[in-house]
Amino acid sequence: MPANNDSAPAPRAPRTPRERARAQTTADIVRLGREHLAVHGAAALSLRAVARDLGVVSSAVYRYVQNRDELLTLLLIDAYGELGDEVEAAVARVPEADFAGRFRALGRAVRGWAVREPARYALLFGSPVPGYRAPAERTAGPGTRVIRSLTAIVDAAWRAGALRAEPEPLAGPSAAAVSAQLAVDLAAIREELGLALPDGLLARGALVWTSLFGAISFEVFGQYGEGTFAAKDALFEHHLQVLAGVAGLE
Amino acid sequence: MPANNDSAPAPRAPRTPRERARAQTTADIVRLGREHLAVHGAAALSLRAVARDLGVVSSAVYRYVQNRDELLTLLLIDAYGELGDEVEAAVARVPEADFAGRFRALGRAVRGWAVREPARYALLFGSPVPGYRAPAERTAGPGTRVIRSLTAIVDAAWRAGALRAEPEPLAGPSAAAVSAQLAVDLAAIREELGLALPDGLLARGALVWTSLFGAISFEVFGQYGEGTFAAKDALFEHHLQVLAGVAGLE
DNA sequence: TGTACATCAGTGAACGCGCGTTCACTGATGTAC
DNA sequence: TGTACATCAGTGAACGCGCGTTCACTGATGTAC
Repeated sequence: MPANNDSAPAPRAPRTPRERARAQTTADIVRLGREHLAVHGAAALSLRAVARDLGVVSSAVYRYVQNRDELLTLLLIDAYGELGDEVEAAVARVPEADFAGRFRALGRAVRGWAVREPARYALLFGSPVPGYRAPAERTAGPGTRVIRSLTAIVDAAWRAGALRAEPEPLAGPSAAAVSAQLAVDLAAIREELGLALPDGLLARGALVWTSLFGAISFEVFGQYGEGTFAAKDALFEHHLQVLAGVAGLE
Repeated sequence: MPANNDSAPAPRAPRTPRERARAQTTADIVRLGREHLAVHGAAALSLRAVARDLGVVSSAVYRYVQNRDELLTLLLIDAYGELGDEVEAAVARVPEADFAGRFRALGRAVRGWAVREPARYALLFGSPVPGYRAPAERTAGPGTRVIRSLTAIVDAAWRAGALRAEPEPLAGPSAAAVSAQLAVDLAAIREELGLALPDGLLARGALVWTSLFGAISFEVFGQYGEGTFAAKDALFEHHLQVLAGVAGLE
């Protein structure tokens, strides 16, 4: 499990009353932005509205936030942080050697958060906000916690010899082969995350990752038809079960 | 393959010059809306901007479109229609009995369209537009063409006996079971789409469906890290291959 | 074929609204000596 | 402990912008007789 994102400078504990007030107000701005997000969506997020809710004149917010884009960045980091915390906590609650259990806990944690916080989920995993580009140097750390957590589980299972042998589960005439180009990307990822997983399983891990979010997005964004699936929990549990198999976990 | 959506009343071929002009202008409005969408996103779609591009005073658009929401609906239907056309055409180009080939053709067609039309893809499969609700009676038809196409392929494979026996490919101690509640939903779907697929395979079909869109959304919305995957085509082909296996196709 | 009337497309002004951002300012809080 | 100065939070006015929607209107196109 990766330690907390280390690229963002940790804000020192505030000393003076003025510093404490400033930290409080900044936190309030983020909180109000969050609420505004939930009601009106990211594209309509407005500094003026936040100022109004804060009970302050609109220009005052600029003491705390450079501009609208920076507020979006703060909200992004805030959301990634909360999601990461919940996911890591849920995973840690399952015994280390129960790899499939850990995977399912991860999936349920993501889904739980997404359903509770649809607007923030949409900010992270929905359509990009037009005209806004997240600064990679600030969001890359918090934004990769879930995938790090996921690959850590599968990698641990692999190292423990608890993973189905690579091409086995879906072998056949067209068993998915990893092309040479793809292998280059996978090698870089393996390097960066310090993994031992072979190509095929790593590629499958990527698929499981996107599939998990695909299933959650369909639910949160209402892409299943109107009343098509009433048993959303059961459907998701089924998906988790199958996805665990795709990842090679029992 | 479903015939063209039959819920929307087919507009008769325009007779008089006035009628032809009206059809032309309406088409222009949709086209301009599409372009506006691509640049500024759905939330910022504006009738005034469309009117400007059309070279007409803003109130004139109201002759053609009730309000902003109706323009969104037209764009939604337009996009679903084009996607549906391309997917169905791509599938039809592969021999009927090559089920896995048809599935891959479907996946490639969706991805191809999504990459070419990211804004319209986002309108259909991204975060919901705040404050807008699509009228089900107009969008349900065109909006289900891809999933109908997908299930038709898998169902045909099943009927032809070309599908791996149900729980086989990923059998094991925790082979994904379909709960009783989920079975109710699946029965309704089977009924509505006229399928023969058993529960397990139908549930897997739903997972494959959401997974396909999950992979595409990650790519189109830039959710993979900055330069994480350079070999996007190869990655997608790999995913398709694995997903075909998950669906039970060879 | 010609005339009288009805329909329709598009105009231009207006309503009331919200937005991001800048700027010179007041007054309170903190710091150095 | 007291004073002089620097820092900071918040004000209020302003700039220039865009939006959706309504309304009374003009003039062109179509239709009935």
